Amino acid sequence: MSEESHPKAEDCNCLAVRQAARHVTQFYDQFLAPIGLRMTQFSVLSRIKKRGPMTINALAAELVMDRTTLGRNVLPLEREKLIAILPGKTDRRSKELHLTELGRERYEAGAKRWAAAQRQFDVAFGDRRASELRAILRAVTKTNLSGKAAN
Amino acid sequence: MSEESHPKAEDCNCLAVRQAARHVTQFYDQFLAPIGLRMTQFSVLSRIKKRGPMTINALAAELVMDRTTLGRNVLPLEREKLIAILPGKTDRRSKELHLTELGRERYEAGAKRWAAAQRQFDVAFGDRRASELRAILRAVTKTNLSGKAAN
DNA sequence: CTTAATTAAGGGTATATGCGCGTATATGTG
DNA sequence: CACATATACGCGCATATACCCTTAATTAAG
Repeated sequence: MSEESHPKAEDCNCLAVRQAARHVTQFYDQFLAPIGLRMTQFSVLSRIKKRGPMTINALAAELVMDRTTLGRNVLPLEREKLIAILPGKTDRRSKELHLTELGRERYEAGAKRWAAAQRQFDVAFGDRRASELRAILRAVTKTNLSGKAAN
Repeated sequence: MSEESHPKAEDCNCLAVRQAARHVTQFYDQFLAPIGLRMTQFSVLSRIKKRGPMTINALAAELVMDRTTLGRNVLPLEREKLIAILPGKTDRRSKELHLTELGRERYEAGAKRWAAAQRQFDVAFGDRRASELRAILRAVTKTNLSGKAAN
């Protein structure tokens, strides 16, 4: 018997989640493409819509995204006037991301498309399994992998 | 009662899998960083190592990656002499990706790091749940979401 | 109040991602 | 064989991702 079973490449957690992410993102992006939004962009608009104006740092944390990544992802949205980036009221270092009226409209249009994609996914994958999927993915995202204590 | 429950943004399958992918990728990439490999690159080397020389198209399909994406991802690996890109023997349009000796060595080094990351993930998330996670993610990746018949 | 430590964000660099369009080669058909 | 079709791949474009280092502003220490 082997004293220790070598971990196998085909069991890579990271590869599995990345492949799934690519597969699912392409699907959702097809639905959003006609209105000129990507999934990432829709996520940003959706979050701001729901939670109100937020700073880069705060939004990045909620989206589980690097701060600098969000800073760049936000630029196309600002260019298209979907969001406004205003200086923070109390802290002049920070920037508040505001949803513009145009952004709200675009979000609403996107929400319809998103809902269609979501329905189709749930049908294809099964409602129950889709629900399981989201639960286990949320658990993954919440897991402190580094082992260090989270302050 | 509402005649139909609106799908909720926080239940987005796509966002969930993307966030998890970012979270997990950062973790694995930290392990691979010291030897100068990213997860994507390690996946490419690993696949070629396991399956032997492959064309861009074939490898892209296996990695659930767009053909053009892989075409670009392969360039840094070629630049560092980890893989060799040779013209296809029978079909001159295709290119065969070969693992070089240097690439094999780098892969072996990466495999050690990857195994450490994988172990730590499995411990933090739980072996059983990690196994479930991979199973459901594989199911997602395999699911034909478009509804069209797959030729 | 002055200085040190902390925090918010930008810029540089590099890779990752995929669509649309174009080119070269291969294959099927008459 | 000539021609239409299919396939393998590259390039341009735009966004996505995250590292490092830096700057500006806030907050804590003295």
